[in-house]
Amino acid sequence: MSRTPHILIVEDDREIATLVSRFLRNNDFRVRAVPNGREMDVALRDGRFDLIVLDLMLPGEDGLSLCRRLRNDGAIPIIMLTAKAEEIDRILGLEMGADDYLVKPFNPRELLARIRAVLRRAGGVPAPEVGESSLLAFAGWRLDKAVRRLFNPQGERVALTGAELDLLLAFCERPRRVLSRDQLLDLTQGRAAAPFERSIDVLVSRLRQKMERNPREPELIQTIRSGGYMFSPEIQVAPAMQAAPEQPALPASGSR
Amino acid sequence: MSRTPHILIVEDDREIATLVSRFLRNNDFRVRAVPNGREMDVALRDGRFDLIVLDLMLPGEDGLSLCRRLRNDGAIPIIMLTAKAEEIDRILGLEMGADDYLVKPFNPRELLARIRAVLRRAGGVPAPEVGESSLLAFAGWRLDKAVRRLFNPQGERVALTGAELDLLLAFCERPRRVLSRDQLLDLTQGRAAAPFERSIDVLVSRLRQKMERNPREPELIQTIRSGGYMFSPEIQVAPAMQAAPEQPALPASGSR
DNA sequence: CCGGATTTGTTTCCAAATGTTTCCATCGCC
DNA sequence: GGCGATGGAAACATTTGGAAACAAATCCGG
Repeated sequence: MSRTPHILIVEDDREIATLVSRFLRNNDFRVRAVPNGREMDVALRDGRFDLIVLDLMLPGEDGLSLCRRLRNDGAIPIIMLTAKAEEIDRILGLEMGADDYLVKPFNPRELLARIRAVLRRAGGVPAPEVGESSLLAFAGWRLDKAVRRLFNPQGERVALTGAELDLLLAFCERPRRVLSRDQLLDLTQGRAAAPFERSIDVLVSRLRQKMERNPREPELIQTIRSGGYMFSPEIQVAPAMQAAPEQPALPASGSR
Repeated sequence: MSRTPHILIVEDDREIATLVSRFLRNNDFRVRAVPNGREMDVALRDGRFDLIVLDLMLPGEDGLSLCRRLRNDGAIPIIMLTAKAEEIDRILGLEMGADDYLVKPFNPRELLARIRAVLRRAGGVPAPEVGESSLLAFAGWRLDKAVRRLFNPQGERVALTGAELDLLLAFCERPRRVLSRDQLLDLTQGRAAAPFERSIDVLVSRLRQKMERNPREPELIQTIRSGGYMFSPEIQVAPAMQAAPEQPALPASGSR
């Protein structure tokens, strides 16, 4: 995928943070740097990241704790930075689950190399995470992430194109929040919006055509004027998909 | 993996070799050190090792070549040692498949830490650590890696050509992830894709013809537009192959 | 080592999917 | 009501992947 990997750096030392950020940017990564765990949470809510570089020593919640938390809810790769070589043992002993680590002071090239290695190992894009339970439900609809299929409240299959489904997934991962076109584009395609880009609008429109009872009066995807869009229903994570009684996909109601 | 891990060191510098060996032994590993690739092959024939520490620069066959060979016949974890930092890029660029690497001169503690990390990663993860059991199962299908045979949910043999089977195996080892054509080509043939290469597409198509209920609406192999493909089903590693009632291979349903 | 069968890769064509542009209705504000 | 900004919709252009046909490579039995 053409998408540039997005790195999140959690590091309170301003100097290191800027240095590393700049270096990584020069090497074709998109970078966001935050100084502590709380900011990290905010950043994670807003965007999708491919890898986190995490300082061990942080003000507030410390790196180890953050690492453990991250591990719990997702498989996002982590590289730890530690100040002293002796701490390595501690880290490993605790099995906190980072994918790699680096001892300060380190050579940026080394970090770059390890980031590339971890990303490669992770198998490329952590794309629309197909977590454990691949089945989501909202407002009567069901969405199977593994097979990328959508079923309406009547249980009929509704055919979505790939981009439509990606967008719906992005919405599902951040429901009931206003998402700017820019965020949505980042979430679905990992790129920033060009000045007059309208593709998200078009996609929302097509989704509405297929999903809304009355596309003029959307119930699922709300337009937030000059803000973006918001996905209103509440999302449930369903346990597992029983072999669905094979039903022919609706021909996506006379679109085009 | 309750037994003490067994490490094989391939390193021609006698001094380093003994130093490292002693250090690792002091830290609860069993260690065997050999000076070159030939000896390595002998050692591998004799014993079972959990991890190989491989020097890049070796007399005779060099580390990269050895690494590639090792990767071909097994999943044994490898840590590379390189003399210069600049070589890292080369290593990574070549995608030779080491699990980690270390730049000389290194601190033995560092090596120890990385060995532990790699072992943990390799052993702990419920990953498709398909080492022993050669029988995989997914969505009702069964795939015997040892004899390279595939059986459909009805228990009938489905004949796959070699390339098709390789591709299926690659998918099975990385299920539910978006794999680019390039990655797939690398995984199946160890080569990079040429600019307009379409061979993976064709292969996917042929696999679908043989495996999907309705190739137009794939349930197993999803197309991720401008991203690659994703293998949807969950993989189980089956215990052992009961002597399957030998059945003639289906003639792969009138294809071609 | 030969000739045919099979497998694998390449090319081409085509339909579907996606993005872009443009026009227009609507909204909010004055 | 008028006006600029904003988003919806339709038309259009471009990109992408599936399928078929073809060509090259490999296998296999003699």
